[in-house]
Amino acid sequence: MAGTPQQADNDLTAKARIRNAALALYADFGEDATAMRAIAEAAGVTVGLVVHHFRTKDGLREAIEQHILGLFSHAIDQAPLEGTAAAIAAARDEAVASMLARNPAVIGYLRRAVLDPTGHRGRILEMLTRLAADRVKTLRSAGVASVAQRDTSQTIGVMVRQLGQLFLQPMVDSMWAQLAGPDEAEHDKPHLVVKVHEPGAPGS
Amino acid sequence: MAGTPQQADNDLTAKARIRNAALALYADFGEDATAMRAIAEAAGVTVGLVVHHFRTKDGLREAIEQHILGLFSHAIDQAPLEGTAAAIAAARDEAVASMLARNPAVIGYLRRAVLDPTGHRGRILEMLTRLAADRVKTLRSAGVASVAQRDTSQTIGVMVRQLGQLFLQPMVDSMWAQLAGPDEAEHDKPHLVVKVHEPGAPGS
DNA sequence: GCGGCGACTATACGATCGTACACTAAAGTA
DNA sequence: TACTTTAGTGTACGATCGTATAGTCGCCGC
Repeated sequence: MAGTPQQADNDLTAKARIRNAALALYADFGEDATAMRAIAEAAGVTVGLVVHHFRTKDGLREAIEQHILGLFSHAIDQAPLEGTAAAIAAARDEAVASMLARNPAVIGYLRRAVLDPTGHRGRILEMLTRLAADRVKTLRSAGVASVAQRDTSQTIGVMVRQLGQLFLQPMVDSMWAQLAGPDEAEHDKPHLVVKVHEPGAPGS
Repeated sequence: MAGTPQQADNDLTAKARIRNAALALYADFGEDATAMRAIAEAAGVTVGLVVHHFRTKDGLREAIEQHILGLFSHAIDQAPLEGTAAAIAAARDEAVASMLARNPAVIGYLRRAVLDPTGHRGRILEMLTRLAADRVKTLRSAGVASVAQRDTSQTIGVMVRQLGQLFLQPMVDSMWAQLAGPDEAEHDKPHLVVKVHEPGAPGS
């Protein structure tokens, strides 16, 4: 009765429902274009309850970003710490990718947060960068991470690899939808490659 | 007297000044967060004149996107049609890159427009894709473009190569600013690589 | 059993938004 | 000269926004 796997989050607390509804709306339409009344309606509550739980709209965003940070942190920490350095890194990448696939709204939210360089509001990228840098440092001092490049480059590489392609994918998708004829299928779509390399390195 | 190269656009018509001011503000803060009164103030006019020239806020965005399309079209068409297919493609890439460097607000505007998949409003990406596809087709039928890949992939490749890196760069920049110590300089910053390749091709 | 407290609703306020409109000044045109 | 058009100003209206606040209901500890 409680908990068919595909049901909505009817069994969550109202506070969590509000947070999730806001995250989904922010991902789809952006924070500016989302009214608190729309969030309340999507969560099945009234505006008053939103401000009761989160005080202000800024407080709501803060809660959302803490929630996202927790999702990343939890996903990383549950990946097994076994095998070679490359295997550990791959397991973490996959754990994060799986979490993002289960929470597509997080991708949309982060895309908007990251592409907005006027970031006096929202420090989610800063927090995620700190998280990634911390885990890289820990792995390195435990001797289970490659030290072929600087740790700063390694951190940026992890972030770009995990997020960069997801951010650019909608651009490729809409271009493909516009250009591809009916005879060309989804699996013919070109693949995006996003990565970083050290300055002065060979290659274009 | 009229036209020291670095001066602001004081000699432009009020309509052009409004359009440029709106483009700059949209690039920095987004359309939703930019009030028409702020645009008018930045252009040195009143709100009434903005609506007089552009009717509505939608009309203003339409004028901006037409302007951007003209910038791209003009930049491509002034690149010389000489040398090998690769040389022509390189000349066009450079002409577009130069135009974007002279108009940084265009990059910011396009970043927001393109990474925002809820695109019932704004068809600038669609228009730019059509422009790119048209030029690819023309070059191919003139026999001065590579035919090693499908034209759709080639078109997407051009767009991603010219825009993808510019869109993701702010993410790398802010991470670098957070991670790099005072001893690490700008030229040590890792390089972004964004490209596409055909599905099923070798490589990771 | 009762007082307090958290969850929650309903309503109202002030600010700001996009837009409409009436008006003036200057310039073109017959 | 007289008429029309165009650039530009100033103000006001209705809608919507975030937020504040008073009040209701139910639960829990003593």
